[in-house]
Amino acid sequence: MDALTIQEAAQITDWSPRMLRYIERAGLIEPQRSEGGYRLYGPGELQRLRTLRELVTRYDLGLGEIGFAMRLRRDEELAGAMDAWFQAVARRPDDVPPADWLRWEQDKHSKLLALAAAHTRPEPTSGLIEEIPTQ
Amino acid sequence: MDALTIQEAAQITDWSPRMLRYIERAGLIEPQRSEGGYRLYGPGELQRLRTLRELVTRYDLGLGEIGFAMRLRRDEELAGAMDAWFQAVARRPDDVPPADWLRWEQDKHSKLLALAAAHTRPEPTSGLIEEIPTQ
DNA sequence: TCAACCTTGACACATCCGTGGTAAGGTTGG
DNA sequence: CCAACCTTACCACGGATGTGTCAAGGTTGA
Repeated sequence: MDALTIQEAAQITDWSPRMLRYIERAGLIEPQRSEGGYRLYGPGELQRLRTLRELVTRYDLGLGEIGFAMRLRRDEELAGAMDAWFQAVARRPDDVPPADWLRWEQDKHSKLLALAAAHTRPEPTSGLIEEIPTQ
Repeated sequence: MDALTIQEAAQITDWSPRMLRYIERAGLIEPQRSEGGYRLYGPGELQRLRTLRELVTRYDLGLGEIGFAMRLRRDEELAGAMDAWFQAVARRPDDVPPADWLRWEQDKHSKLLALAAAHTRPEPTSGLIEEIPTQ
């Protein structure tokens, strides 16, 4: 065996065995298993565990947020949706005349919907974009 | 006034006034204010509120996660750190001979530390990378 | 002026998240 | 074979999230 058991891995990475299992359930680091089902941590896992601690403490992140970042990498559709959202949220260009704001926003929204719909069901931009009562 | 009050905005975006205030506190959508302090939602905000609902429901995200994505955009250092983490976590290339795994991982880790340290304090890759007891 | 609406702040509550235990039972290796 | 370690499955618990409601007081606009 060229790998450590959970307790040994925990000691040298400064996590608790409990947390190592939790981290695994969170999908962040999934070690190999022995025949009998024991978790086996190799050098790679150990390094990732240390790096994980760095991330969590230095940037005050939760495991959920790191998992979300991983999801953003793997799920292009999600990444595209976040892209659209971010552009819509980013500074509304002051050089766009007020009368055009709505169209601008709607374009962004349409892009998002199209992107998302393309990968789920062919829901063709339904009644989500109605008139906005300016009262 | 070419903008809606919180109650009107809530109705047409299908959020509750309570949640609109919550979303604002979360830093996701911050509407203008009237002289007297009333929140004023313009077309842009309304569109973003609808898009936000799309994101949250379609991808089952929390406001925190969306806020984290925004943070990832603005904070290059954080983005770099996540980059490094992700590469380290990504499938360990099987063509890298076992004996080199550790070095490979350490390189990634060093990059992360360098990147991060460069922007915080000049902590020169301290004793974080020690020998790994292979017991 | 005054009804209708807004603001902040606080209490409430169900549900996660991050952690630590403990129990019952299987695995390892000297 | 057997002590030492591991596994899964629970209970617990403080803190954060998401959401509602209520109170006390200010703003708006016809």
